[in-house]
Amino acid sequence: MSNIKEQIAELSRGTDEILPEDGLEAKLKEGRPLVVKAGFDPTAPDLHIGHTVLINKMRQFQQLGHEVVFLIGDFTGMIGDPSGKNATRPPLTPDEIQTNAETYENQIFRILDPDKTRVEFNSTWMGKMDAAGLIKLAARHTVARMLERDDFSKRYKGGQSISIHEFLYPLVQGYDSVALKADVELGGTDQKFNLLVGRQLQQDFGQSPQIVMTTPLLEGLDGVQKMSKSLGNYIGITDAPGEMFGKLMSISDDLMWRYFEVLSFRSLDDLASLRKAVADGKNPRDAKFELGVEIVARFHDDAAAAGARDEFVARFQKGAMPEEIPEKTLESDGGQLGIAHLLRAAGLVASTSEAFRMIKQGAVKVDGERIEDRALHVEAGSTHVYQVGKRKFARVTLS
RNA sequence: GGAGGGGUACUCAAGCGGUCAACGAGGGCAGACUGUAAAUCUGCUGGCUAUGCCUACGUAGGUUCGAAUCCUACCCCCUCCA
Repeated sequence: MSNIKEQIAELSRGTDEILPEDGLEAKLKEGRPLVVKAGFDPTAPDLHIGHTVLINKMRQFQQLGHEVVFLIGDFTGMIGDPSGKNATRPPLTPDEIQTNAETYENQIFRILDPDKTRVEFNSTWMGKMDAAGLIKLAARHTVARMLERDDFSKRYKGGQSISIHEFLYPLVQGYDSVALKADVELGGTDQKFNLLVGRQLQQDFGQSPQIVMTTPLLEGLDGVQKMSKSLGNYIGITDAPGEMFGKLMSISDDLMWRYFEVLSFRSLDDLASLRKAVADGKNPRDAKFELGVEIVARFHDDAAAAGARDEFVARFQKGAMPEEIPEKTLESDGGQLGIAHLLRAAGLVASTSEAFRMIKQGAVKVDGERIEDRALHVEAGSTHVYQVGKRKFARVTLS
């Protein structure tokens, strides 16, 4: 095993904050397997690679021989994390929670070693706590300290409502650390307050307070806004190989290095030399290929990764058509069909108006030939490959 | 309870009787250039049975030859006072 300083360098990589800063070193020096906890909301088991930054961090601890706890917050899920919006969520049924937990496992075990991962539910201990216990727990924290939290204080000053139960969320999450005797808790930067409450509660319960490590929210494909499904700038970890590879190739060079830092399993030294090679004239595109292959291989396999890369090269560097073009058969209208209707029926454009616009802009090709005639009619019985823009294709047979 | 301000397309935000399918910005899409990158330049960004027609400016009515623009009622949001 590498020495402590090297371990800290790798563990710090891509993190936002480690609190207290020297605490991690002290824990590592104890030389025992540390309990490393990270909590997940049971309502949203659809992960994108932004979420995996945290899971990768768990993996690092795991590889260093520590005990990783994947905590599913089924009890806290009833409250709904106030670090965000408004709504009260409907409580999940045990069945739903079970299903979501399994979905999580399917996804995280592409990164974590299932044999070395402890999966826990916080209802295990919270479900047993009675009202008196909850009041005792609540007595350990003050309103003033709760209001230190940025979003609470903003809402309070802004005259917006804060329900009492929202104060319980950080307390319950913190109590999880007590129940697990956590040495380290990982979370997104938005979780910082909650994680720090855990430290304080552990102290109150006579435990050594956990080290808090926060990971930044990963920038999405646009490189600006955080990756999220609703913004559409994400790579889902269940995305198809070709799609995943293509999305990775579309990011900017700056973002590529960022992704290398937090998504790649390659060592810091290795990345430093790659960076140097690019500075010395290596095509950044080739570096990006390496990133793409590594990530696709992680969520699929080596063959899929190589296939995605080859397909990409064939399609975009050599201008070939993709191998897999969706096939469609459409009904003609009296022996023929107008091009705009055909494109819409094939799902390549949203409306005939859009089709006309695309034709005007030179974005439409039939069998690789750009078309300019918006009144073009296609005869029944023919089969052609239609393309709109660079990425949308369909092979359409007109009946 | 009282006083005032506001609700416009994906978002922000102009317009305040006709030339408004609605300025501008952002976002998005397309074209050029490329490494399906970034940056940059250009164009587009309601629908349709398509050189015309139909729907749209909180909701419902009204005035007018004509309304996003004026009037009435209603709904929702915000600010100040109690």
